[in-house]
Amino acid sequence: MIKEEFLLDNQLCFRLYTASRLISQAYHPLLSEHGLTYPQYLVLLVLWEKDAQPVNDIAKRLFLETNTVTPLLQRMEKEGVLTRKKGEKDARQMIVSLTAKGKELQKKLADVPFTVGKAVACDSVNPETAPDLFRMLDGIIEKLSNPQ
Amino acid sequence: MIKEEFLLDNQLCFRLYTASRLISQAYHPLLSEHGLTYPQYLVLLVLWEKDAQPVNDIAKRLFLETNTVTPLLQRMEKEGVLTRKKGEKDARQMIVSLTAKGKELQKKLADVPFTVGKAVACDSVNPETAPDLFRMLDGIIEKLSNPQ
DNA sequence: CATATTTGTATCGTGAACGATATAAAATAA
DNA sequence: TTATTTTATATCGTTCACGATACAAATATG
Repeated sequence: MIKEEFLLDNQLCFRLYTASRLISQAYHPLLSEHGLTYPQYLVLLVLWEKDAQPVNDIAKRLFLETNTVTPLLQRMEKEGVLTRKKGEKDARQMIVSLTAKGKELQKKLADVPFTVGKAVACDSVNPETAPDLFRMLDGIIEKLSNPQ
Repeated sequence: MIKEEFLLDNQLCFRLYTASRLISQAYHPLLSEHGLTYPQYLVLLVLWEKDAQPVNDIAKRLFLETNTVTPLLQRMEKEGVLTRKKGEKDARQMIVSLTAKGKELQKKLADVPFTVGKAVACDSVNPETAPDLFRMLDGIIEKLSNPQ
């Protein structure tokens, strides 16, 4: 008999992995309409909060490595959503800034959070239980992203 | 001022996406030691529960498309973990079966669930709260994977 | 001041994800 | 039976993730 802890239905990670993929899929039609992917949308969220950041800060905010973020930013630069310029104080840094097009996207995507929120809401996940879910996911992220 | 629903810290999806990636990273050293990736490990979980399944059943169980699973299975076949044979009843199907090596991996990976479980456990995620987390993630997965 | 180390970013290679499309076998219809 | 449709899988192209590595600019050390 298979051990209980090997049952797919007992795997936390599989649930996270699947839920994450399915929500990304829910974003897909809303974002691709504007030429964006989900990770690119995350970059926009970061830059809308604070424009003109070095690659490293964006990567850290998203818990990603720069070797993931750099090609992503290069594609977004080619699309005219942002610009990359060498830092003046520190020439090693690449400062990433929104273009007018990148700023306008915020208005065009205004209803995305609401639309996805509706698609996800269910009996077990609603405004009342969401804070618990957030707290648990934050606990996992903090535990795994910090050196123990 | 940026709208509240655009704040990265208010995004459920970003949390799921990050938590999923970080847990996969926690699996990485344990699995790569045996030449496996995390999605390949998921395939093994499926086959350990029930050997000799068609590609489609494996894909459905993992909520993936066959165009994702097929190359993954081909790599695993090349590694000698499983075999793929045309179905006898239905020649369209490819029946995927574990090799001796694939079956042995179950013993070699026996401590993986425990090790990862320890790495993830924290104040907000523990044996007491885990069922709630499971229920909420299952709710999201069911809502998004079913036609509404 | 010269050298060594660290830091910030980029390049390369591999393995997913996934939309679009192709192909062959099976099932159904005409 | 022939034609049409459906089903199961595979191929192709693009975009992530991410380990390994490279390289230049900045900083620290001698």
